[in-house]
Amino acid sequence: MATNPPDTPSSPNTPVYRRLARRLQERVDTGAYPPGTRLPSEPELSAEFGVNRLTVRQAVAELERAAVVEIRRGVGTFVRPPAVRVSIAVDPRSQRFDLGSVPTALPNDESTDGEFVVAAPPVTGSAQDAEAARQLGRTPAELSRVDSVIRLGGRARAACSYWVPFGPLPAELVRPGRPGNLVPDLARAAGVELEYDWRAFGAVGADLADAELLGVPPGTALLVREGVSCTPDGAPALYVRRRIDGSSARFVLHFRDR
Amino acid sequence: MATNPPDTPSSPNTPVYRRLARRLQERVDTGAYPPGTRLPSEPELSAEFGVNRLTVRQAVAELERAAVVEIRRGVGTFVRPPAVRVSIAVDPRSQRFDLGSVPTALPNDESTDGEFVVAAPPVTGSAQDAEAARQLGRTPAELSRVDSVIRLGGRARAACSYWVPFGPLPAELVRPGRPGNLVPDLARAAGVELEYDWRAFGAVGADLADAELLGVPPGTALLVREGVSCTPDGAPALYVRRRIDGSSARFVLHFRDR
DNA sequence: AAGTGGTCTAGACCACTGA
DNA sequence: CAGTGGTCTAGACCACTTG
Repeated sequence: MATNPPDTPSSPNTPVYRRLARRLQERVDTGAYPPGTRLPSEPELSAEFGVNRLTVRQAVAELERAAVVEIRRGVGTFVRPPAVRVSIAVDPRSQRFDLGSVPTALPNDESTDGEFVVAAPPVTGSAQDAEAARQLGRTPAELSRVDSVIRLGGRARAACSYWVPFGPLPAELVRPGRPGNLVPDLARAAGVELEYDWRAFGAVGADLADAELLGVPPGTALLVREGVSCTPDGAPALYVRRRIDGSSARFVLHFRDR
Repeated sequence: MATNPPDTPSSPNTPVYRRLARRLQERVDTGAYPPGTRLPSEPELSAEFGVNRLTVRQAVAELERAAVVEIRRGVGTFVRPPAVRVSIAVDPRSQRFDLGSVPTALPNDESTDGEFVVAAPPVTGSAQDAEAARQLGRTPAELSRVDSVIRLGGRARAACSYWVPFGPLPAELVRPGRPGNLVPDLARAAGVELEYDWRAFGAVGADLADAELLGVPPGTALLVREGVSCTPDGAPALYVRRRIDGSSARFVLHFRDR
């Protein structure tokens, strides 16, 4: 009876809030709190477990970040039903991302759907600007940048940043609020055709700016899709970095013929 | 001097901790706190900004979740240097993930590197088990499961779960701590050849179990790679779901010949 | 031993939601 | 309006790291 039995792989001094988080998750896992259920309120949990309300909040916050529960202010905390995520197919042979499934998979009744310019921030020496410059083989001073947001089903789903090795960009193209598809728009502005060079997938927590754009708490897991497009002769012409709400999208690659 | 200037796109009643987070991030962005710098201690920040230490902690916690700073207990809070991430190439034509770059990109001096069995949990009706059953076209009762962890450079980088439509699995294969490569091991146990059917990329916050396995705080952004492998005749034979520490890996797809 | 971040409490007030 | 979660304070003690 020393350190820890196999069923609780924790150090002996696991904080109270984490033990509590585990106990609550157990209730979710075992179905004691089925999906959609409202958890007891914070004062109720506080009383039930004999801990301060702040400790309860710490536990619940972890479960929220782990997407186990959803907190609705003024209403309550609810067990999340299984996530509905948009699948975006990627055909390795055609080298194209098929977004055909997106509009049908989400309620499309909003007239606010589409991609919209957010801003055309100056290209400084920030880490992201430096990365873009590195990927395009230029210096930050040679680049222009435009940011956008993609809305689907009435919600902001993705925050996008584009860097191109020329400038300045036409004022109308980067007018905040302008609807459009930035990749073809930028290709047209540059007078070139674009094809994929590479694309990469990663994951990051939402920074403060992205969190605000996407309407999620800072730190929310975002799927990052970044990459370079080039002209047919192979000159890098665009670096793009999309941050997509992880709970609402996934990218699928099919390897077999169908 | 009313609500908010365009440079601070916030509602008028932005909480103190978020304003503070923004001010601190500003100092990081402008280079006032360069990468590697130690931030002032919590009591110091508390005094400088005239807020309670808990409020400071809330601000710093957001910056940590957004991967802006790294907190080292007993030492201090440091500005994160640009992330070093392992790139894993994916060749759409060969249909294979090229992990050749991994061992060279990370310090490989640890003898603890590799994939290790963690457990062979029973397949219940949990959401993940149900998803696996759906993908394999079976019922949960027909499946076996084994979990593993992949260690690289002396750290756990990925948590993996495998579901196969047969069982029980050989005791030696699922012995906790056993080193090995689970995909070929499982193929051998099944007596079949495996090829990719599809793979998908997503992002989620680490749940409590994954957080413990990977040694990261719950809610940390994880890159999820999941998919089905099948036998040459197209029968689904394996569902795999890998959760990879988002800060340490990215998957790259190259679309041009090189 | 001194300084750092980590946890916990008690209590207060506020903002939001729904009936 | 009552109930929910959101923020903030003051103060205490603990665990960890470094010299």
